[in-house]
Amino acid sequence: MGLRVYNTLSGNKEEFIPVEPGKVKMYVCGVTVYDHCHIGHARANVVFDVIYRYLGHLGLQVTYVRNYTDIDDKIINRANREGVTFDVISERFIKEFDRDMERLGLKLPTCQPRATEHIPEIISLVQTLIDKGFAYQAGGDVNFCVEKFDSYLKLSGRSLEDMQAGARIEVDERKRHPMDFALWKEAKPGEPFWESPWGKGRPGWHIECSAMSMKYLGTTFDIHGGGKDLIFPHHENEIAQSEAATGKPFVNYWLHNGFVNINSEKMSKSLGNFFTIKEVLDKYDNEVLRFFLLSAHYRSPIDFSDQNLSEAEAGLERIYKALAAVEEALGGAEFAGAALDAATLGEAERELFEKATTLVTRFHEAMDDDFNTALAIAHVFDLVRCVNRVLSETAEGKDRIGTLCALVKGEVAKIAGVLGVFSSEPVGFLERLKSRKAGNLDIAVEEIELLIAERTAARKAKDFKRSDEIRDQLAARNIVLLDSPQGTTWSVK
RNA sequence: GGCGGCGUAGCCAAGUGGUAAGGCAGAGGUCUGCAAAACCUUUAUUCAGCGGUUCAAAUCCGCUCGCCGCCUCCA
Repeated sequence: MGLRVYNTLSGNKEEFIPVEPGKVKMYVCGVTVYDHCHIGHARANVVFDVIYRYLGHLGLQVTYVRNYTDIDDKIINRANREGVTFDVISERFIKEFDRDMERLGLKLPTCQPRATEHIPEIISLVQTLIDKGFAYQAGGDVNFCVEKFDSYLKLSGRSLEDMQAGARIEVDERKRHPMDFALWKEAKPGEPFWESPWGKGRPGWHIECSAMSMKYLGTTFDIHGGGKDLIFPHHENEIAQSEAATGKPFVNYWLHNGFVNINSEKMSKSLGNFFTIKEVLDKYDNEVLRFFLLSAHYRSPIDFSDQNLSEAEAGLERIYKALAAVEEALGGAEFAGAALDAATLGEAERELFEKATTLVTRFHEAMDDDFNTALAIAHVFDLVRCVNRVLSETAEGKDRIGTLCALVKGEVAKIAGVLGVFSSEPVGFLERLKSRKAGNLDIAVEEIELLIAERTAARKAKDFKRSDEIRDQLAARNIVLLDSPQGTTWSVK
C-alpha cells in the first residue's frame, strides 16, 4: 500500500499519484515578512518539512518551493511606523525567519522565491486574466471577477450566496461583485510601486503565489500546502486565478495543517495570545519544540502549554537516554554486520531484534497514512522500552548486545533523518538539556559539585545522615542525584 | 445565519467495521545504605449522551449536548 494523503479538495484520504512518476512538485505558502514568527508558523513549516523529507525518503525527487511575501500592506504599515522603506522591514524579517527555521532544523526548500522578484510574471498573469475576461480594471486596480469562474469556492465548499448571507461586506463601488478580489493594487502616494499597464501599483495578496508556483512547478503540480486558515480566501483565490488563466487544474493535492491553540483557542495576532518562536526557544530546546509539534497528527489542533511542552521534553529525554545507553553498550564499535542467530537470543533480546528490524516498516505504515508522525513516534517509544529492558537485564556488554545496539542505532537513524528529531549525539543532547535547565537554577554548578563530593565522602564513611541531608538540600533546589557504581551524577528536575 | 471540524483514562495522544497503541503523571515490585534512573506489574469492560444499521461499531447512520474553526488579515 502506497502513500495516502488527506486532500482538502475532496475531503478524503486519497492515494498519492504524482503528475510525473518519480517526481513531486510541492509549494507551501511561506510567511508575510512583517513581524517575528510565532509557533503557528513553526508548526506549519515543521510539518511540511517532514512531508518534504518523507517524500524524498521514499525515493521521489521533490521540488519544494516556499515563498516569501515581501510586499504587502502590513509591511508597508510597519515601514511607515518605523520611518524606513518597506524593504528594510522585509529584509529584516526574512533573516529572522531563516534563523528561526534553521533553529527548528528545517531543510532548505529547493527554491525560496520572493514576490518582488517576480513582478513581470505577476503582471503577465494579470494581463492574461484580463484578456480572457476573468479580470477587469477599476481605476488603477485590477480585480478578479469571481462570478466568471464557475468552480469558485470548490476548495472551501461554500457558495457565493452563503458567503453573503452572514458576511458584512464593505461596499467597494469599483467592484462588480462584493467578493471580487484584487490582483493588482494601485499605489497611493508615498507607497512603493512598480510600473504596470494599469499604472503604478503592486501585486494583490494572492497573485504572487499563482505566478511563482506555476513558474517553478508548472501549470499543474502535485502538492500545495499551508495552514488551515489559508483555505479561504487565499488558496481559493489562487485556484481561481491559476485555473482561469491556464484552463488546467492548478493543484492535485491540497494539504492543510491544523492550528496551534492556547487554552483550546486559536492563537493569533488579533487575539494577542501568541508566542514567538524565539520566546519559546528561550525556554525549551529547539528539538523539544520540534518533537512536540510532531507528537500530534498534523491536521489536529495542538494545544500549546507549559505542561505539554514539559511532557514533550520528558518524553524526548527518555528517548535520548536510551540512545545514550545504546551508544555506550556499543562501546564505539560500528555495526559489523554480524549475523544474529535469533535462536540464541533471549526473550527480551528477541523482542528487541524484532522491534528494531520492523521499525522502518512500521514507520512507513504510519507515514504512508497521511503522515501520522504521532504513531511513528509511538513506535520509537516501543523500541526504547525494549532497549532499556535488554540493557537492564544484561550485566555486561556481550557481543550480541553490541550487535543489537548497532542495529538499533542504524534503524533509528533512518527515521530520525525524516522526522528531524533523534539525530543529535545523545550524550550531547542530554548535556544540552541539563545545562539549559541548570541555567535556571539558583545555585552554581561548582557548588553542586562540592556538595556531591562532600556527600560521596560521607557515604564512604557510612554517614548516611549527612549524605541524605545533602541530597535533600539539593532536591529542594530541583537537583536530583543519581548514584551508580561509576559515581554520582546529577540532573535537574 | 451558512459551511466545516472535534469530543478516547488524571493529562497529552494514536486508532475510521473485528473487540482500546504510545507518552506523561500515579500505585505496587526489582535494584539501592536509603533514594533516583531503568526494568517488571498495574491504571478506560470502555471511546460525550441517546437511538439505529450489522454476526460484530470508538469506528457507519440519525438525533441531542458541549467545544472549536472558517465566512475579515492570519500558519
